[in-house]
Parts: sequence; structure tokens; C-alpha cells
Amino acid sequence: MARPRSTAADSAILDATRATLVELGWPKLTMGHVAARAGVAKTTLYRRWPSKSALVVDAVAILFDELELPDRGSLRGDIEGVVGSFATLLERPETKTSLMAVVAESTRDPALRVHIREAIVQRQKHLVQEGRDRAQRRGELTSAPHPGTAARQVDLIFDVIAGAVVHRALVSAEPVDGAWTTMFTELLLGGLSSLDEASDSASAY
Amino acid sequence: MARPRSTAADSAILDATRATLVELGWPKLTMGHVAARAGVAKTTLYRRWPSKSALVVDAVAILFDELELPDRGSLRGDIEGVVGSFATLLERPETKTSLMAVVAESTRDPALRVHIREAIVQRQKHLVQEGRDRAQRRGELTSAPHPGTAARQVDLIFDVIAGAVVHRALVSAEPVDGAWTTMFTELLLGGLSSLDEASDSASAY
DNA sequence: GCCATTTCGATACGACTCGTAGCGTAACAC
DNA sequence: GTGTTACGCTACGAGTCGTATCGAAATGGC
Repeated sequence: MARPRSTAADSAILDATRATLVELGWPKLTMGHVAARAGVAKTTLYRRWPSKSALVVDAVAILFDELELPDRGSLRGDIEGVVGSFATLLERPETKTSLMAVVAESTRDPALRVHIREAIVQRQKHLVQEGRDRAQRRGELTSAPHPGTAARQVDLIFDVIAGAVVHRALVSAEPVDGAWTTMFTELLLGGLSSLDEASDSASAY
Repeated sequence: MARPRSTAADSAILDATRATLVELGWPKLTMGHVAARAGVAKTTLYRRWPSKSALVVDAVAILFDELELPDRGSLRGDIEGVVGSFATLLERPETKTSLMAVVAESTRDPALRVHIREAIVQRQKHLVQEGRDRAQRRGELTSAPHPGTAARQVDLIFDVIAGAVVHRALVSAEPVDGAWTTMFTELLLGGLSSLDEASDSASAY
């Protein structure tokens, strides 16, 4: 009908949000700072995002798209690769300080919880599916009997990998280095083949 | 020398903190609220805790002591038990809203990070060691070759269990129910025996 | 029992953030 | 052009933060 919303402002705001996260960290990031840095009025921010948390989710979600799953020739290699790149991502100050913060706020804000699930979790879950498909083609894993079982296994593996790496890096606050990754991958490989056998023996799940 | 600090005030403050967490949640919890509820001046809070986060860590850490590892006769049973009780703990509003929040702030506050590690992580790590010892006595696992390897395995297992359950419950925001626990335990058992064999074959780690 | 010492409750403070409202101006669709 | 909408700017009340200051209260040492 009339003047459309400036898409330039959108990206300027998201860029400014990431830059401010790096510089000040989540707790000291304010809507005022972001607005000033983006060369935009504070009102413009509130016209597009209901809260600081929602803004940060969008600003950070894009960063997760850099996660890839290059084919390293084996399931072991693929897992070690994705763990490494995820750990690298978590070391960036933008993600490190804000990821836990938005999750924390989401425990009291259902809309934000859905927002995170769609923008980050579900959006990256294809990585697990892809790794699984590859392993099946290589004959390292067999396909699950029921489609529902397969989906639940993908969900489980995603929670285990993401959860373990996040916990190691941010809660235990110790490095996700080669030694840890090797050991974790060994654990996961053993677990996966165990799941494979268990679901082959019919009734299990 | 003179008037000692009131221990009654200490516990009144911690109780008030938990109660306020339940009622208002982390984001709306203020030092003013806690002080008023505890029947204490705001100044008294700041004399003992440097920040809201540090106060909440102490208030919540005690709750983790209710985690137990009753002997269910098998490693499988023990794991399922501890996963269940951890999930129950995470469902309580005091922990749910505040755990991620303090971790988030700890990414920019080294002192707080150490505080969390000592009060929560290290304090509960004995559960893993205990489960492992039991499994060895039952003959379900063998002891690691080097003591350093054993310690690293305990750290890894702790991160995997705690991380996966937290991620499932708070990030994916889906229930840690019996089906999930069964599947996760199966994964972990397979992984543990795999680690066992790998570390038996000498040089591995 | 008395006194020095330290904590305690109360209050006030400036600085900051929040989210919203009101305004005139600028940019686009038709 | 003209109407409609987004924009930048400013101001606002409410609320929080962490600190400073004060007299009163409680305790240990003598």
C-alpha cells in the first residue's frame, strides 16, 4: 500500500546486534546500543522484534548455517568433523554469551521457545539425518525398522551431540580438543551400533 | 571479634531466593524482592554475594544434592535411574529458569564460572564415579588402564549425560520420558563397552 | 556488667534500562 | 500528485541497579 519496511534496516540491525554481542556481551547489550549502532531509532527495533531475546535469536541463528558435514569417508570422520565445527562455533563470543541466555529466557516464554526451536534446532537437525544417510549408504549402519524409530533416533543423537559439546564447552568450561572429540566419537559410535542391533531385534522400540 | 554474621539470615535469604524463583522466575527476580521476602535489608545481600547470579548459584546448588544413585542391580538400571531423577530436578521451576541463566552469565564472568563448577558440577561428579565403580564390581566394565584415562572418561560421561538431558529438556523442549530414557541408556551402554574395549587395546588413549 | 567492634535495617541516591507514546518528516505505492 | 505507512527523534514514568550513609542492635573480650 505505502512505504515498505526497509530491508536494509533489517540487516543493519542484525549486524549491529552481532557486533554489540561481541563487544559488550549479552548482559550489557541493550536495545538502545543496538539502535544507535545500526543508525536506527529504538522504536524501529520494537516495531519488528518483541524483545531483546527474539532479536538475538535471529541475529545468531544465521551463524549456525555455517555448520557443514563434509564427507570424510567414514561415520567416525563425519562425527569428529561436525563436533569440531560446532565447538568452533561455540567459541565465538556472539554465540557463547547469547545462546544460553536466550534458552534461559525461553523457559518462561513459550513463543520464544518455539522461535528457537524453529530457527536453530530444527533448522540444523538435517545434519544428523545427512550423516545417518551417508553411514547407511556405506553400510556402517542399517536403516531403522519403523520410520518413527528413525526420527526418534535422529532427535536423540542431536540432543546427545549438541548437549554434550555445549555442556563440555560452557558448563564444565573445558576445551573441546582433539582428545575429547576422539573419545566422545568412540562413545557415540559404540552407542550407535548398539542402537542398531537393538532395533534390529524387532520389538525393542 | 564482634558481632558475627547471622546464619539465620543466610538461610532465610537462600529460602527466599528459591521461593522468588518459583514465583517470579529468574528474569523478574530482583535483589529487592529477595531482600523484602527474607525480611532483610538489600545491603545485607550485597555484603554476602557479589551479584544476583552468585546468590542464585548457591540457592540452587543445594537442590542438586537430592540426586542419588540407588543400586538397581545393573548399570542399565543405574543409568536410567539417575537420568530420571535428573530430569525431575530440571522440571522444578527453581532450576529450570535459573540454571541456564547463570551459565549464560558465567561466560563473561570467570569467578562465577569457577563458582558454578565447584558448587554444582564437581560436587555431583561423584555420581558418575560411583556408578562406574559399581559396574566394575559387577563385572560390567573393566577398569581403565591409566588413571588419567579413567578420569577423562568420567568427565566425558558426565558431560554426555548432563548435556543430553539438559538439551532434551530445555533446548529441544521435549519430555525426558521413559521411551527417551530407554533409548538414551541403550546408546550410552553401547558407547561405554566400546570405550572399554578401545582402552583395553593398549595405546588408544 | 561494660565496651569496642561489627553487623544490621532503613533510606536515599544517581545512573541506567525498559517499553511506549507523540510528533513531524521522509519514502514508497498507486 | 496524493494517500498511506514507516521512519527518526524526543520525552516519559516505572523499575532496577549497586552504593553510601546513618543510628540501632547484637555479640565477644575483658
